[in-house]
Amino acid sequence: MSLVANQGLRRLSVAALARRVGLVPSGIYRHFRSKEEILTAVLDRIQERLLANVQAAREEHDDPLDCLRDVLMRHVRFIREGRAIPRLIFSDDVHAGRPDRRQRVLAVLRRYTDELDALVRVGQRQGRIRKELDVQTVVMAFLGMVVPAGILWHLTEGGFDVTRHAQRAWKMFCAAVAEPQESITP
Amino acid sequence: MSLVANQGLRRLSVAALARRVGLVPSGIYRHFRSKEEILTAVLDRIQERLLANVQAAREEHDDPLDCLRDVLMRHVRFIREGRAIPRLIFSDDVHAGRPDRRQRVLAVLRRYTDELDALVRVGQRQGRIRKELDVQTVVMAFLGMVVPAGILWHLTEGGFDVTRHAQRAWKMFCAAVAEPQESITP
DNA sequence: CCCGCTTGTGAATGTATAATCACAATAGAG
DNA sequence: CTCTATTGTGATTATACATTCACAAGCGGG
Repeated sequence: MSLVANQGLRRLSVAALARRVGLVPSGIYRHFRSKEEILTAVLDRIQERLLANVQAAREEHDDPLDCLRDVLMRHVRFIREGRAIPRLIFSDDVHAGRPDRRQRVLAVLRRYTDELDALVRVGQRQGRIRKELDVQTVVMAFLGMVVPAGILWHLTEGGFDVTRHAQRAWKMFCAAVAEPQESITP
Repeated sequence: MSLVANQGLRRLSVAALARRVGLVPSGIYRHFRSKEEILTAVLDRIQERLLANVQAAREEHDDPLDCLRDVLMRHVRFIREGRAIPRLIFSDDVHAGRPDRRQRVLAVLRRYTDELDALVRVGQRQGRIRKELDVQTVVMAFLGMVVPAGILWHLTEGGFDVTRHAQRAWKMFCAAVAEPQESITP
């Protein structure tokens, strides 16, 4: 039952969540033991989604760069549906006291970057991505295309065109990391 | 008196702030009318600091690229002292309801990017930065070097080496945006 | 030396919200 | 059709926090 209307990703507060699923606040506790549990469930869903993005992109593209680009675009789409991943990632609940929460967030992030990491490595092995680049840095640069854009998108309440930005940023990204190809098909 | 110990940037809550400045919670209200006012004051200080960074970098470097690099490094230093800009930027208080708060955050961000924007333009005019690149995208890429890194730094409680990352990211950034120089000094 | 202003204190109030509980509705198995 | 387990409800409690207020301490100027 963790799938109750994650549509849009709830803002904090049990009452708000309850309203969104057409329930009275106390009803929530029939499905989750505590707010903590809700939070972890949401984090799980975020992780699922991110990994599913990578998976899907992998299935559709052989070329690692194409694949990365697809992941980027999927991530952008994800940002645009779910209102508030950042809200969740930073907000009170997450960092309020206990480190286990932060730990969990970090774990999700790491899980995602590990996938990206793998993609980049493949790209390097296939000569599509410059071998002299530090993999971690490339992955961070990838996040750099999406995170600030997401924040801006959400600060402007959708006014910032994340999609267009992603397209432009991708070109710059390629300029920085793609290995110049000498021959079209050797 | 807005300067009372912004050292490290307070976590949310009047009580916490009071404790940090050696006061009893109610004492805070001798200096600020409300929590709102505290928030705005902090935002003001963040903005000041960011602009001061740009200013200082500008005074020390003629070359726009060197200047940008300096801004990057200063921003990194800023991240490392102040514990929680992100915490502030996203957290509850900011987005809780009223849009004026979000508006204010956005304004601070814009003010900063405007400065960066200007730097990039100068760089383009002087032939140091590729003219065909969209200025906005370059600025966002700049933020991309610092924002996710800051987040990671703060998720790992300082475990992530932001400085080293910034140095590596800068190289990639240059590879993407710097105009290849034909002659050392024409 | 005393008066008034600024700065600090402790107790008290109000509100938002997480969490609990006793009870009602409902549904599916027997 | 009835019984029991699941799911929903309203009232209630507990807690954390912002904010207020009446009062005390210190300090400068007349």
